[in-house]
Amino acid sequence: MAAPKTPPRKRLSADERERLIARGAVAFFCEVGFGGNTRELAKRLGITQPLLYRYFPSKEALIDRVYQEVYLNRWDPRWEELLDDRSRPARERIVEFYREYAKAVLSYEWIRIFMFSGLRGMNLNSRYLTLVRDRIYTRVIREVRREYGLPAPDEVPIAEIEFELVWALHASIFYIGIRKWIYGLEIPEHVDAVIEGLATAFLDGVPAVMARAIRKQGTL
Amino acid sequence: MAAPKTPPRKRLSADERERLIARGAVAFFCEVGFGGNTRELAKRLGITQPLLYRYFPSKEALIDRVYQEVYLNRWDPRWEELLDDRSRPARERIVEFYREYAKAVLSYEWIRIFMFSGLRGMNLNSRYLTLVRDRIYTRVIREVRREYGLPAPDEVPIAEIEFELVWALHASIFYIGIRKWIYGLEIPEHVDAVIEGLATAFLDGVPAVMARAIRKQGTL
DNA sequence: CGGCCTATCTATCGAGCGATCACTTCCACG
DNA sequence: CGTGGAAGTGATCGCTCGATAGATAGGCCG
Repeated sequence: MAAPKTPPRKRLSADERERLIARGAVAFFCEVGFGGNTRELAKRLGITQPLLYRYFPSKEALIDRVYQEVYLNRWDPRWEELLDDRSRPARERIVEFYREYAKAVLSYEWIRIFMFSGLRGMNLNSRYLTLVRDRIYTRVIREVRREYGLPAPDEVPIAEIEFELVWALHASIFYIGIRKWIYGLEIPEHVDAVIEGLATAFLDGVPAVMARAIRKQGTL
Repeated sequence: MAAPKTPPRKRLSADERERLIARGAVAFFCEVGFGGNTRELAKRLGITQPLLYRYFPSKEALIDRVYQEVYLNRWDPRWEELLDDRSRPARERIVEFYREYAKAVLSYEWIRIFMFSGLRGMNLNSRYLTLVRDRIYTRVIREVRREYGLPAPDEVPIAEIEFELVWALHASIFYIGIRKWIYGLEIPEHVDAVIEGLATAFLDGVPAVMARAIRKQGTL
């Protein structure tokens, strides 16, 4: 049959081409890791390898751009508002937050880039997770305490174990993504239902442990 | 001062040298990933790079050996016995099991090799985790059900959400290792206490969700 | 002490990869 | 219509890395 037709050389505007390369680089490095080579990336983009260097001065710069693409705009400021909205029951807010959070975080790109950047020794991960801890965990703990009639964090500071309990819920959700996108395992079809179950079990199981920690801290 | 004295060339028996290389390779590839190069590995071992090839036919063979070293003997058959021992309260057994499991699993080598092998697309991870699921999760679920007066798995099969709840506990523990050895975050000093808190919250929070799932399954 | 086996080393090959440069092709604009 | 500048390419450099081959030297045995 006919030879596989070579797509005619296409001229794009600089902006357009740069965006295409950036998007392609995200997909490519997510899949193969940052050890992936630029020739292969160029092939997938249907361009030649030197063209990459017209838009990015080095492979490292391209990788930085990948981080930007993936990390930026991942954070949704409404999460904090959602958790703060005391017109709704705490349980409902927390379950909904984790459903939303899972939606943002359980993606091939995010999970893999996050792991790759961690293994590479980037501090992006710790910076991001510090944000999560300060903005989310503290709120979850505050609202759970309030819901169960425990003292507010400004009366009794948050104990280490309380953070650990919230870390655990976070981990449970993130690990669903690891199972799927890193280990290649099957995961349940209805992730939302699972998240609801996890959050429910969390809210049922955590208060007793929290109360104990607070009592201990109070008597110190 | 004196030049750093080059240690005299040392002749070891083949067995001894092979073990040294294998051990060094584990430490090296754990740290830098499997993209690490053989010259650097040789330097750390205090030998020349070609010597590696006298003991391993290729880098790939060396990597296979690393997997063997790390995966073999990681599984402790007493875990199953421990979970089965009904002379002790279920709660106690489960807490102790997870303490033991954490001890085996929360190591720099294990955590990192596990992630690296997952990202490389090995199926070692899924094979290992299938083992965990079949040998551990089923037992934990069985004992929790028994403790809370729920039907045994041979009466009502284990629901997906029940596995998910145990996955969550597993994830909570494993993620402590990820935080420490991959993200480089600080973790609590007394991991045992945290594990106990997690297991307690699990045992307090899970039964209600499990009971609901079983009821639903029964009425289907 | 001398000879031999083999553990170890020095030197090097060849492929792959990041990066560069000069050349070609397209298209907007006068 | 044709030209200048920017988009895109082919060729290639220099380095790194896995792997090989031949030279060297440590130490056990007679």
